[in-house]
Amino acid sequence: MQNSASHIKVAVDAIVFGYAKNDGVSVLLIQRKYDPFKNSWAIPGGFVLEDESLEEAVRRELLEETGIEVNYLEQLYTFGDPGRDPRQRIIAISYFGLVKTSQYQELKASTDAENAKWFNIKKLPALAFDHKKILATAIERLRNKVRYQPIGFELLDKKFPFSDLEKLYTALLDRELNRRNFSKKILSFGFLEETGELSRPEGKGRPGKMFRFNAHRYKELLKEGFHFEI
Amino acid sequence: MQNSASHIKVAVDAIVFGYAKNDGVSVLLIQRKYDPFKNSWAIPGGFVLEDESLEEAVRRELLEETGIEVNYLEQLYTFGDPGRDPRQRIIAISYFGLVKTSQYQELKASTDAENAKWFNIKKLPALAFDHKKILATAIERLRNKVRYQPIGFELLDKKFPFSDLEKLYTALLDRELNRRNFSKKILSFGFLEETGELSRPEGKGRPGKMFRFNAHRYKELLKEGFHFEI
DNA sequence: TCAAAAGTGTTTCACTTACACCCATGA
DNA sequence: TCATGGGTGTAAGTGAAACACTTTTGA
Repeated sequence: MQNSASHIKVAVDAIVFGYAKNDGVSVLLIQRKYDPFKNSWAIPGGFVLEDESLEEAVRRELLEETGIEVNYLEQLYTFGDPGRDPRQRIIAISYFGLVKTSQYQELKASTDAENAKWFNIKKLPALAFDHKKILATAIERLRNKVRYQPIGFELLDKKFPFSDLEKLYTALLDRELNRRNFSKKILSFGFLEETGELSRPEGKGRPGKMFRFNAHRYKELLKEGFHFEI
Repeated sequence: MQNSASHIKVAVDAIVFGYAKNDGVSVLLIQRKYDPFKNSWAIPGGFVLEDESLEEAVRRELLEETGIEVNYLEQLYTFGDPGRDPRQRIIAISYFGLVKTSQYQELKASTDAENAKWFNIKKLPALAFDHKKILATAIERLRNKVRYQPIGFELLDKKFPFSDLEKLYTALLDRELNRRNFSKKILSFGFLEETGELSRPEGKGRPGKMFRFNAHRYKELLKEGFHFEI
């Protein structure tokens, strides 16, 4: 390890997913104000400051650029090929975040976020830099991870009717699920609890029981060697 | 994204695993020649040059410091907390590599590698910086990944007796496997082919058939929706 | 001929899948 | 009372796990 000077710069990016029953799975993008790629849509992010951790940098940039505070955040991948930014060498450490439905709704109201917008992951605009590739990596991670870790709950409100969970998984996995088998499986795990409330039906139909994810119980199950898989 | 000057530096690290029937699973470490942590053992790595990709940087550093060329390489995780290096802020993009048994044997002969050594992952020395944490992350990744991707073959020679594979998995998963069920399962996948040769028995015992991993066949199976899992 | 390792089939059990009818509510 | 979505049990099929004896070789 020699101590050479370097002009490589370090940035973080955040691919944040949200979910709404009617909009499906969406990702949070911002519209660039300056060149290069002026007016293009891009993944929110920015340079890391000297004395903050990578995760702090992500949360700070997200708040500044979109007004959003994520509920779940994990590192995704580091993109660092020369030439990914036409101006200079930039290493982008990308993170993967999830927000709850209620936060998702609030974006429209936020003043910081005039140039931030949710895009359904099936209807994406052209993206700046190599952000298309980064986003594809994030979507792949989301689709894989949701199958063996209960991160789906991070996209729903604290209390939700079972049908929301089913719709979310149908959207994420992009295939129909058998309602009976799906609920049998999820409920057999034992980390969902009924709140005792019923959902107010929107329009017609029988109201469903409301559920809550018990993270504490889930951790206990993990210790006992339990393995979650859809 | 503002264009602020930064003194954060960018390095890559490589956690390289090797396997030998009698030594078990080992990791490649180097002994530091200078302070800080002079004489401590550390994960090989170094700074990224302006015009090379991250992966090129990893391969270059590995070759310079240990003389090893890896057979399999994937990005692991990026460590970037302030304070992980006492001198300055360094972002370390760590990679995860595997070498074949034959390469593993050659380390002793390499002249570049006077201060490089294999350590059994159950008998690790104290490590410099936050390398203990990095190595723990790598071992966890290895243990998880070997269960759902056929990376085990990257640690064996091109041709190997079935018992080598079984011993490798026993070492990696750290539990006894049922020989009949294990071979039934692996062979049923259809990506192993017999070479027609027999292993020369070392000492006593019946010689075993030699096998080869057919990567092409494996890719075909993936396209057909096949899912590998131990 | 003995010790050591390789090779092989069948039964049992658990889990996954498929499938259809009744219930509660708003309009 | 009808349309809509919620809630539930059982049988069949499939894949995993358990299990012991025979074969080939070197000493």
